[in-house]
Amino acid sequence: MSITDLNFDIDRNSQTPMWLQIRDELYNCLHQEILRPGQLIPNEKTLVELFNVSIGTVRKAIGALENEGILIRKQGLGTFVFEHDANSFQFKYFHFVPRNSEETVIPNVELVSFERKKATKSEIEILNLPADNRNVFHIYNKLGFRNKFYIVDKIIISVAKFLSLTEEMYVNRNNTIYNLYQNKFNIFITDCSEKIRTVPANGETAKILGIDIDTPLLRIDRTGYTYHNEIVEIRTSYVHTSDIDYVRPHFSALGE
Amino acid sequence: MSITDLNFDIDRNSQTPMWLQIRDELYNCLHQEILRPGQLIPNEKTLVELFNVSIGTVRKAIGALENEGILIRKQGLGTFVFEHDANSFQFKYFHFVPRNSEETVIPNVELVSFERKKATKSEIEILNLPADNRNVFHIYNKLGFRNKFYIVDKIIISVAKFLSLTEEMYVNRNNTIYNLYQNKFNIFITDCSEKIRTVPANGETAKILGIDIDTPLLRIDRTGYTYHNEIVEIRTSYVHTSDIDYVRPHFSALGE
DNA sequence: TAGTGGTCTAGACCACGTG
DNA sequence: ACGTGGTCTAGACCACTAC
Repeated sequence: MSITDLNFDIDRNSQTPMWLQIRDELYNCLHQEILRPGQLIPNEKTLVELFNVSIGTVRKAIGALENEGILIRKQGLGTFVFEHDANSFQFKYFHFVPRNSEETVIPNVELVSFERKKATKSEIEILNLPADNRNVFHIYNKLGFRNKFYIVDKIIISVAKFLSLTEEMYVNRNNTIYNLYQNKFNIFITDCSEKIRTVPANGETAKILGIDIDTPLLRIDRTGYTYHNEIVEIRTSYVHTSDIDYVRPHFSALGE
Repeated sequence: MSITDLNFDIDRNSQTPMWLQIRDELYNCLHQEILRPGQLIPNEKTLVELFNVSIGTVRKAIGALENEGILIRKQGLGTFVFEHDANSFQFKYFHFVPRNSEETVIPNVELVSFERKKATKSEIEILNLPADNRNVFHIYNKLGFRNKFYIVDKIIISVAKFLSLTEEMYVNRNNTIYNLYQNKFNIFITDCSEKIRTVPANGETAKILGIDIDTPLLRIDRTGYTYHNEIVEIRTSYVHTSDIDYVRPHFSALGE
């Protein structure tokens, strides 16, 4: 199935601007994996014919998706579907730097445990688990720099959505976790939100990080969303901020 | 001095796109307060004549500044220079919500102390204080909801830049602090960055918040920037996250 | 050299807010 | 009714990338 085989019917008299209708059509093509991660999408001239509008309108639609971080335009090459990789992880989703430094550092990640569990009530609700499969994966990782670990990460995802996931597959991925979601399970994390507070380290976390029980940690609750704001990942990070800071880079624009 | 009295010379053969040149010219007019907070800027047709380009080019320049949060377009009304107020404070710069809630709450702010001090070496460096005035204001506030205080805020600003600032003026402002900066001192906070870690409460903070010494707190170091990335404010918040969370709303696009 | 997206034009018409 | 920004057109030409 190629996008160029489809027939699109843009309503020229709708309340919704044509560029937004086109943006939504493209968004749905991405959602339905008619356009896949890393893929080159049709050039602007082709889209003009496909949607039967002028090039400025197509460009405005693509520009909107580019601003959302879903498409990437490369002059001289074409427009591509965004693909999660180590680079994007570092700049978009990994927010720690060594204290008194501005550079983000690439962390080492090590699996602690990989389990399949019965979901709690809260997990069922947040992940909107289907009645016929109320199991979740719990994946614990530790992350750090230079042979020292500072972060324990607990990832919760639905078994229904990641049915064929195994510990081996998880360990042997040679890319980021979000890239695994995207390439093996057609699940694309489009954006996240986070909440932060302090908590004392519990016994398990303390042991993993080599610190005392009750050492104050940052607790970061991250919610990962895919298309149409569907929640697909709950992640809780426990962070020992002895030598590192959580960073929120320059912000200003309203919705960020 | 009105912007319409100026002569702009957009270079049609420059490497820099014309829309970006116009964006920069407008940015400088804002920086030099030729265009002031809350002010209506000339309409698009006037700007077309002023810069001698077509309307699409003007619109692209304005769109860039709108994305930066500096201009606000209102259909049917015109385009305005952004002005800090309680609303923008809440949505752009205040990042706390009661636990298990999605709504941001308007906090009450209360002055704890207002002092004029000799700057430390670090303050001189970060705020780039001039040799002839190496003093700073230290302003402590406490913030909370519903008669309980959770946050102690320490603001450090240069006396050189806020020369006429007094405690009375500070207390009697009937708007946000950033609005005061903007309206009385022509200093417009364009954006911020933040770093977060955990720290134990010191005696003073513990007393203000009514908690035990060494209670784990979030420490948030915020740097406030004005035009051309000039640092004008150093703010440190100590947050007792017993009932509230620090929130980072949806993010995805690269620079956010 | 061919193909891509990026810039720019010179309009027309629409939607919104105010008087 | 008027003035504002928002949408849309149908081009031309430029800058970048790959072969």
